[in-house]
Amino acid sequence: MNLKELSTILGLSQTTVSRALNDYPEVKEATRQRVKQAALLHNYFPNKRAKGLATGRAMAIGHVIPLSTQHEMVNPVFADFIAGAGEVYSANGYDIHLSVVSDVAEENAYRAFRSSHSVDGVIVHGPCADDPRIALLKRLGLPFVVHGRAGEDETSYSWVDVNNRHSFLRATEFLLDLGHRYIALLNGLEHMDFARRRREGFLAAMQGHGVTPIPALMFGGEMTEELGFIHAKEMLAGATPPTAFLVSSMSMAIGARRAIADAGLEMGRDISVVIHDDDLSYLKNGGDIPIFTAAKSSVRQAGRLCAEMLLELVANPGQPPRHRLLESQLMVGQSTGPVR
Amino acid sequence: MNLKELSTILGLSQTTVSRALNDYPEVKEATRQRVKQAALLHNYFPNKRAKGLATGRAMAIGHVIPLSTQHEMVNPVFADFIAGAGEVYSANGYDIHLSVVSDVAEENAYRAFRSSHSVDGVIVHGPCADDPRIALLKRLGLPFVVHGRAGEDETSYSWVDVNNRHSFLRATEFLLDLGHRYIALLNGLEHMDFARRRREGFLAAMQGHGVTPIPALMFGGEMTEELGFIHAKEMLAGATPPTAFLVSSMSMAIGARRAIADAGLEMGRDISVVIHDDDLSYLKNGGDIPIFTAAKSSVRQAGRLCAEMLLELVANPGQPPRHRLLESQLMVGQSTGPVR
DNA sequence: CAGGGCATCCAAAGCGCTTTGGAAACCCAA
DNA sequence: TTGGGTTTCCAAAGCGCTTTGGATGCCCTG
Repeated sequence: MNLKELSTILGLSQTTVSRALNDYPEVKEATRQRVKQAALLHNYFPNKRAKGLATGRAMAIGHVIPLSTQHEMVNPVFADFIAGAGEVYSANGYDIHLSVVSDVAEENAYRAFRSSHSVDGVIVHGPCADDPRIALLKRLGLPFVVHGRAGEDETSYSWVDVNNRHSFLRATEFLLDLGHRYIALLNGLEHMDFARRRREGFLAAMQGHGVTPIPALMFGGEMTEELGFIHAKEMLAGATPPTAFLVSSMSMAIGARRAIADAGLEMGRDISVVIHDDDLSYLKNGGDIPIFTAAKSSVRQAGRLCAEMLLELVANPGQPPRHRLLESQLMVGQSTGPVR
Repeated sequence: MNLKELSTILGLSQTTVSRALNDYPEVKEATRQRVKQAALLHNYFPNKRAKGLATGRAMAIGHVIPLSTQHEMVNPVFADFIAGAGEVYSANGYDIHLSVVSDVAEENAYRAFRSSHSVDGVIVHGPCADDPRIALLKRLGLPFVVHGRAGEDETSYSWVDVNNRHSFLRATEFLLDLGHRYIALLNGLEHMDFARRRREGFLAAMQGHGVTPIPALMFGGEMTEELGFIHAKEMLAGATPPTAFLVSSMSMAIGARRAIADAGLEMGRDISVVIHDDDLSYLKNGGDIPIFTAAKSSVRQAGRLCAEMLLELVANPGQPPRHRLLESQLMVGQSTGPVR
């Protein structure tokens, strides 16, 4: 069933049927009703490709998932982010175009998006310190929103980000106030922007309280359960065992918890743990009293905000870049206590 | 830059340029080279929408993510599955079309895929016992592959699935052989096909060994850390505490492990745990000696297989349905031991 | 009753590509 | 030189939609 067929069935021209369906004012209300009912009856859906060709709009947003060739890691945050963004997209009639590409080919993926006209805008995931993708997208003139930031030049593009620096500064101060001095940092890969900022926040708080951080108690790497376990274990067995951990993700903290239990210690009593919690739907941080004391910021909500921002940018091109800085919420749970 | 412009630059007709780029034989090799170089130089990419319109092929595969309105859960398995499938798609020039829809609207999403001609085929995620989507897709005539199965009628459609029944049968027998009789089952939602089969396997093994399963030691629900914790805790405190747990997912098992630790018990010594392990990249089950004894089956690999199967189906329509039953691999880890 | 204004509808062009049905150029044997 | 077969290229139609630039009929005013 296509427009032509539908219009002959109705005894109207394609023009009128098209206009009726797209809510143009120059068609009589009665006709519009008749058309819409017929469309429903014959379950007619406009051919998106044809529509896109004619209007020049793809009604789709591109997401590129880089599959690193080195570490075989898929970002666990991705599913929740997409779920949030997807809500907004589908409410506005957009859908998602996913490109899974090896990180080497990522640049080309954006180029292809651009010139094949298959998306109206893109979301940039997981920006590094000075991410080359941003310059590329600016050059291509493709609307985009970054989930996170990339280095210092923050005003020239649109982004939605958590205030990672402040979040970790505050979390560290919370631990310092409890009397902890040997605080370990289990961070993400520190060439990623978010991890760098978190480290900065951590260091700023330590220095602010006149505490010198110990290099052996700082780790940056993939945020997996296993690495959390390995490095927490190593630190606990080291020369200067920490009395508290500051951990960049839930999975990593679960690994740390395992190491703590293995060492015969009790979390919350013998040793404190504060985490960053992305509020993933399958790894909820407990009920009323959180398991982990956490700086919480919903990644799903971030997805929603990114999507909304991008759709606005697509609708009104030539606007100045927008920014949205989210503050995390410190939730005190069972995993922290005064130093013993 | 479009075909027309490129062809005038080259002094050739659109036809010839198009044929040169698409490797048709009726164009001289020298011309082809010249054309391809020019395309590269002016970085020309064909407009996908126009191409799709003309060829009738979308070069895209649809994935529908149902967002349940009740439980706000996003399937954590999804990211890894997509990563696997994505590898195959991008190697074949396909990309992914994601629709995030509320579960109520899911049926409509497939209809729209079909009649809007935006995808060449779809993958069905998370099938229930007698999933209505399958009948719908058959009726629509849209090529599809199911990740999992849906009830007993297994021959009439294509699928890739783990042998969940056998996997859990074997895992249960492993525990029975260690002397366990009070074995608890922490399962997924049992209206889902995979969970039903796992339960069947569990029960079959128990009955095969003349052990009557205890209803209070069987739970089916969302596979979150929290629910794993809550129900493991409840079971451990109950009238007939289990000596072993059989758990349907890593996250859930992590919750169970927490409950076990809270009860002052040691996993692997006082109490055994066997899990199903999807081999997610951010929740690896330890290194050489796995943390959990596990029936392991890579969901990423399943994604690859689904994608390959679907692309074949798309390329040769009218073929009989294909099936691929994967056997999980039992890996003995640190979480199991003889009953005490 | 003429003529302007409005509401309603339509024919046809155009989006950028593929593909059909030739046409032109060339080569070679008769 | 001619005729048939190849090779190489092209003009134009068509994919299903939107949108421009009217056309038609109707109502109202003078």
